[in-house]
Amino acid sequence: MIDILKALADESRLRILSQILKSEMCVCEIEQCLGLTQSNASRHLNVLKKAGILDSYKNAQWTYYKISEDFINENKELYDYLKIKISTLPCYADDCTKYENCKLQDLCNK
Amino acid sequence: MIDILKALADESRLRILSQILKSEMCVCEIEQCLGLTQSNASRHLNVLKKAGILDSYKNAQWTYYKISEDFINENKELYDYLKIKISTLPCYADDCTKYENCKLQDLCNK
DNA sequence: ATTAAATATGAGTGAATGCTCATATAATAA
DNA sequence: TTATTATATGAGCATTCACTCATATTTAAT
Repeated sequence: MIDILKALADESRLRILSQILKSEMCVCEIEQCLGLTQSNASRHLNVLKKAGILDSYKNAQWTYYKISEDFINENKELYDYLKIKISTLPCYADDCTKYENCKLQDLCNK
Repeated sequence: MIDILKALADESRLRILSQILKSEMCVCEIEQCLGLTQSNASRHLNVLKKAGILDSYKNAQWTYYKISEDFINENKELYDYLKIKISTLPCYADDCTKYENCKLQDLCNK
């Protein structure tokens, strides 16, 4: 519980979650979308993964991160809270716009 | 949202909440119950109050802290999550025992 | 094989944070 | 008034943490 809350108590990580809640994303999409450096994005994603909030899998050279199903099942109320409140983040609208551009550019040629 | 999560992302503050969820408490009860120093208890309570999670009122020389009704109403899912999960804290059982002793001693001669 | 792209990670830095000791403030009691 | 109790807060210290730069690792493409 404490690990989960510590992982969530950071603006960059909440911004990451706000976009990943919509669909899985790879590191380069997170970088582009949120304007984070590569290493910074990677580290934040790792914190969320270690806390059990995200899962990841590799496909070719890309690592895709997505919400952990176990996290959702074991923390339903918290997950609901995040879904409801995460759009109140100050930069949510901007991040969503950049997310759309990202998806249009098809960065990871999926 | 971020302020709330930052305030919750600390073991001492979660322990404080775990007891205050049962009933309002004054600072000296929190000290005794959780084995915190006076200044440390006071500071943690202030963090929770500033985040809007706790309310306080003074009565004589005592300051009583309790869960904010506004917090409950505006963060229902998170509040539910806390109520459900907070008993999983490692020291929850011990803290509850000390809480009972505290209430028996009637520290603040209410 | 060589090069390039995506990701992870070691090392270093500065800022934030939790803690303690000492002191200030506020209310009560003698 | 003076002393006592409860609480809040300034200052200082040690630790944690977010960030960056550089580099390692992995996979794919030429």
